[in-house]
Amino acid sequence: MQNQKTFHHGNLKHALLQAALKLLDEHGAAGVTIRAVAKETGVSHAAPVNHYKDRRTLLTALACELFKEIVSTTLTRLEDSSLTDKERIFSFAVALCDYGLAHPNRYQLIWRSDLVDHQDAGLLAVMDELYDALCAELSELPGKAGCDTDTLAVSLWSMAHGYIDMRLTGMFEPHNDSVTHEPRFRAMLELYFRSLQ
Amino acid sequence: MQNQKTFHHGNLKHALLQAALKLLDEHGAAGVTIRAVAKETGVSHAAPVNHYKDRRTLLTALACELFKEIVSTTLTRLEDSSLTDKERIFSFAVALCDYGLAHPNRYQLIWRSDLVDHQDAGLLAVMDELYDALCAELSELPGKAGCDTDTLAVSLWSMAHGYIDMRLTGMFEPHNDSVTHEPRFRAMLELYFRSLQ
DNA sequence: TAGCCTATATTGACACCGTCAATTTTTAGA
DNA sequence: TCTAAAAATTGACGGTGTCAATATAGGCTA
Repeated sequence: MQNQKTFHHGNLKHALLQAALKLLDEHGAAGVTIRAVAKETGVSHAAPVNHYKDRRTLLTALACELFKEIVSTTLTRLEDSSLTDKERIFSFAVALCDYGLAHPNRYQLIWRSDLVDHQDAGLLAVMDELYDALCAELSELPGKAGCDTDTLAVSLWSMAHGYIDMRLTGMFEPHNDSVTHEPRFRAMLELYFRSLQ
Repeated sequence: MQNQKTFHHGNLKHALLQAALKLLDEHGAAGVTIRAVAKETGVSHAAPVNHYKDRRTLLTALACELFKEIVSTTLTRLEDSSLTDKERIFSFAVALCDYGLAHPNRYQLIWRSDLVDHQDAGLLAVMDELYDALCAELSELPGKAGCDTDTLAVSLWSMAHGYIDMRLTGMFEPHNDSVTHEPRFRAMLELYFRSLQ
């Protein structure tokens, strides 16, 4: 059991992630520079290299933590046993949408393949966890429109991700903060579910 | 009528865009720097400022040209009068998917809101042109599942964009080059169309 | 307790980057 | 031909990631 304040700084590795998250929220992915993270943490500009060998590694670790948040809140919603089959399926898309609109910078970082290593084992494991959970829900549905489960899962996730991503660019509709009530997204989900009957 | 080789360089503005496109294809958006574009064009590092006031303006102009390509190829496909209603709708999604998988760097640049100004009038006009064409096709369908046209259009576009975007990260499936035949994407489109009946 | 070894942190350097100011060169038009 | 504007160059500034060299602190063994 190692103390909180061993070594020079303590556990700098975790402190760096915290600082990176703060900078991400405040200034977007472009603001999460090695040097800014180091300054925010109160350490010299080359200190982070001991814990994350380069910026890509740091941002990958951060993206992994962020996706864990998404998985966690999604699975928590599914613990409600009073949900209908339809609502259980919708939970995946709605949780993703809520998170994306509430934390645009976090959501966008996750999908920045130039900044994040999407072959990272840790990140793949977390993503698979959510994907597998979605497939498990879908496979229990009575009618599946003659589609395999993967097609249904990828369809739903694609629609949700595409909507969030394009909405964050401000392309389709002006970005407002009424995240809780999203009539268009609901209509899209209803349309999706309709095809399964 | 102004000559091709007026002024110092000729029409540097167009040459810069060409160089930017080459660098984009070869090295991704991160490789399209003002200085690299200038060097590729054979001018000094500060020459581009006379035609594009900063990097964002240059990349926005480039993104606009790229989206024009997408609109052009999509509308060309629609000129085939032998297409069924379903195939006409699919053309929008398939053209987008083909383009995205054939030119990952180009497609990804278009949606990089940190690099491209999505409020740019020129870019908005081109995007609206494609969106309006899609809505025109959708509004002629007999059954619309009780949805307004916008919901149908945003659903289809979201699904297509989300699929392309996530596929380019290599998240769902290994990225291969068999762009022409995409069975999963076809199945997703069939699922979408099924919900309209 | 003394000393060594490794993990950790600092400093400084390098080549890039975007952008600006000052300057020079070219061109258009009176 | 002359002048003013447009275009291009040069040089500088603060910022970036990353590396090498150096300094320091901690755990561990003797």
